[in-house]
Amino acid sequence: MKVSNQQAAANRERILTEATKLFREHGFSGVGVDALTQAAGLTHGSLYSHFGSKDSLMAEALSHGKAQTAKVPPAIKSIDDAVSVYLSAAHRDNPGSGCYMAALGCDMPRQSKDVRRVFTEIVRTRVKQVAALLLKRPNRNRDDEALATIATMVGALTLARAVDDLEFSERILAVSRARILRKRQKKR
Amino acid sequence: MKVSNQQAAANRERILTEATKLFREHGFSGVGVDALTQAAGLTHGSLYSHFGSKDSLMAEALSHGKAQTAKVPPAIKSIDDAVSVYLSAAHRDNPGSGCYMAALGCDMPRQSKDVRRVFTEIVRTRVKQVAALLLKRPNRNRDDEALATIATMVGALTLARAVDDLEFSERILAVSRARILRKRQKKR
DNA sequence: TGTACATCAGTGAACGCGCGTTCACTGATGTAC
DNA sequence: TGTACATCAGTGAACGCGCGTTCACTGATGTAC
Repeated sequence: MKVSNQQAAANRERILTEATKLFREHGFSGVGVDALTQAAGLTHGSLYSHFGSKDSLMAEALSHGKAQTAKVPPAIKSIDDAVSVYLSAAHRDNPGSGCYMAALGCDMPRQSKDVRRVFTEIVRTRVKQVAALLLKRPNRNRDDEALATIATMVGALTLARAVDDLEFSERILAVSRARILRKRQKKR
Repeated sequence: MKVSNQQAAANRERILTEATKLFREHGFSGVGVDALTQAAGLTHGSLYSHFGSKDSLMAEALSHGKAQTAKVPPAIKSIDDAVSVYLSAAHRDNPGSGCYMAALGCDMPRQSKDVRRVFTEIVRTRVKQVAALLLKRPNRNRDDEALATIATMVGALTLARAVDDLEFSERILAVSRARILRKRQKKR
């Protein structure tokens, strides 16, 4: 049966929100269309009314996630804050609400053109956000500095999630936090 | 029909070798048992004679890969060599013969106990290998230094492979190389 | 060394299952008059 | 404002397909005598 335009828009929004969470938790191939629509309280067929295919949903979900995180939270006032939040046990243990690069980066080489395009936009957005926090650096070096910092954070979080030893995982986070923060202190 | 013990051992070896390549290229879920055995010139049934299940093969393949790369190639004499080889276009474009951490790291949280255990061993092995190259540092800091360096390399390679823009990809590799090498030069 | 027989790596048909997708249909919504 | 009708979001059965796995069978190999 038909639902109101408002209801339909809300349903679409709900699918996207649940999809961003489920994809980050289980990977693109780890979530089927049934799970995606059931999480939004619908049946699988409705996915095709809204998105046409699972691949289109993947691209739109990434785009949705990018838009939602376009603004750095006001609580993050410095690069130190960003690193502490990113390389934390809480972030490691909650991929569903965390970084797209760490959660889905390894799968990108095998994704469609559209999905990779949006993912690349996410990386660029993150670089700009981190660069904006590097206030003490000369302007022309900020982006490079931000990019290398992001590489360290993404690699550290990926490995911290991958290993099966909690102590080792904590050490990966700690030494990476230290590397980024110590490096900056030397420059002051 | 039965084959000679020697032939069977060679077949098993071939499955393992092809598996390490295919898994790194397409991910664990991207390669089926048919593809795995066909790459070794056999049919899918033989996988179960040798390994019992696809999951066991995944763990054994990682273990096989770890053993093959237990020794650092003699051409790599310094951390500079290691970084240049790791963060190169050649490595980025040939995941099948490259780093397991960058190729499969994101999928690890969803793998079996056995697979994650072997993966963690691979990470530890790599840390020791990189630490051994950090000759100028005090002994007790080498492992931490190596671990943070590995995080940067894994993150940079993952992102360099993920983005759909070659120029951006090259820049990710370049700034990460620079970060690791410049950092070391300051310490001399 | 030769013979008889047990072993077992490898084959290929078949299994249930979940995947992404299609499609005829439903019926409340939105709209034209 | 009230009526008639077109729209279309959502449903659920069904599709082909590839997945990992099972299993009866084959027949050269390895071994016991």
